[in-house]
Amino acid sequence: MKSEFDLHSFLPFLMHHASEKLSLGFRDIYRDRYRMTRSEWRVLATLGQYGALTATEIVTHTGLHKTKVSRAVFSIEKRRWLKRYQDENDRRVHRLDLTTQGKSAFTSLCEAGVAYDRKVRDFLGEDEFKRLSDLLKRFNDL
Amino acid sequence: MKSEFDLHSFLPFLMHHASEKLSLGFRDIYRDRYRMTRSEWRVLATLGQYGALTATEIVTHTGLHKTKVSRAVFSIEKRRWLKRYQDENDRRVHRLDLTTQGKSAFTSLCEAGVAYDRKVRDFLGEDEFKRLSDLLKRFNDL
DNA sequence: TTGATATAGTTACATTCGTAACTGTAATTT
DNA sequence: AAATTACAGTTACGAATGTAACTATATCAA
Repeated sequence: MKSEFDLHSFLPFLMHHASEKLSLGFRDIYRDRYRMTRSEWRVLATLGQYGALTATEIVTHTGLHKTKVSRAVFSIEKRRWLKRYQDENDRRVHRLDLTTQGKSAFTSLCEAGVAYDRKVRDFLGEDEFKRLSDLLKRFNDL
Repeated sequence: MKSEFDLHSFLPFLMHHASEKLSLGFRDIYRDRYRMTRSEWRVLATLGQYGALTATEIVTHTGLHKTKVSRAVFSIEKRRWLKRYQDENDRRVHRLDLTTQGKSAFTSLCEAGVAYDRKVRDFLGEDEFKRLSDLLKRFNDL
C-alpha cells in the first residue's frame, strides 16, 4: 500500500514514544521508592512546590482529571502525607497541606528529580535541552 | 518550601502535556469516525503501511504491549478489517492482513493524518517542526 | 425568600490496562 | 527421542482510568 503517510514520522507517535521513555525513567524512581503512581507524584509535587492548595487548584496546576486528583489525594492522605483543613468561608472546599512526612518525601523526590533532569540534560546537551523545552511549551497554545 | 525543582519545567511533565495535546487532537478523528482506540489505530496504521505482519512484528514496530496488540487485532478482526492466515512453517504464528475494508479505513485515516500533520507543521513552522522531530527521535537511544 | 443554576469534590460503573500465568508449538539439549 | 527451554499469542485478574451521576454547598435571579 502506497502512501505519503509514515507512522514513524508522525509527530503524535514520535512524541508519545519520547514522552513514555522519559516518564517511565522517572516513574521507576517514585514507584520503587514509595510505591506511588504518577498522579500521586504530581499531586505531591504540586503541593510541595506551592504549599497548601485545594483540589481544584491542583487540577489547574497539573491538568490531571479531577477524579484522579480526588483519588490521589485520598491515597496520599492515607499515608499521612497530607492533611485536609475545611475552608471556613466555603465548606465545599478543603485546603490540602503536606505533613512533615509528606514534605520529606517531596524533598527526597525533588533531589531525584533534579538528578534525573541533569541526566537528560547531559544526554541531549544544554542547548538542545533548552530548545526542546521551549518547543514543548508552545503546545499549550495549540 | 524552597527548592530548585519546578514541576512545570520538568521535562517529563512538559513532554507528557505536549504529547497528550497532540495525541488527543488526532484521536478525536479516529475515535469519532470509527470508534477506534489508540492501539487499534496504531495496529491498523502499521498493517496498512507494511502489509501483512505477525503480532510480534507489530509489537516491534509500534512499541505496544503484546496484550494490547492481541486485543486490538481481535477487535479489528471483529470489524472484518483484517484476516488471519496461519503460517505454514510455524503454527504458533498468524500472518495478519488487512481486508479491502480495512485498507479503505486506513486510507481514509491516512488522509486525516496528513491533514493533521500539516496543521501542526503550520502551527510550529517548518523549521521548528523538523527540529522537534529530530530531537524526539533521539530519545530512542536514551 | 425561594427556586434555579453553578461549583467542589466523591462515587458508581463500565472500560482499559499491565502483570503474570497459561496454552500450544518449536527449538535445543542430553 | 525424551526432556528442557524458548517463543507466539491469549487470557485471567487486579489495578487504574474516564464518564456520568451524585452529594453538599454556594451563588444568582425572580
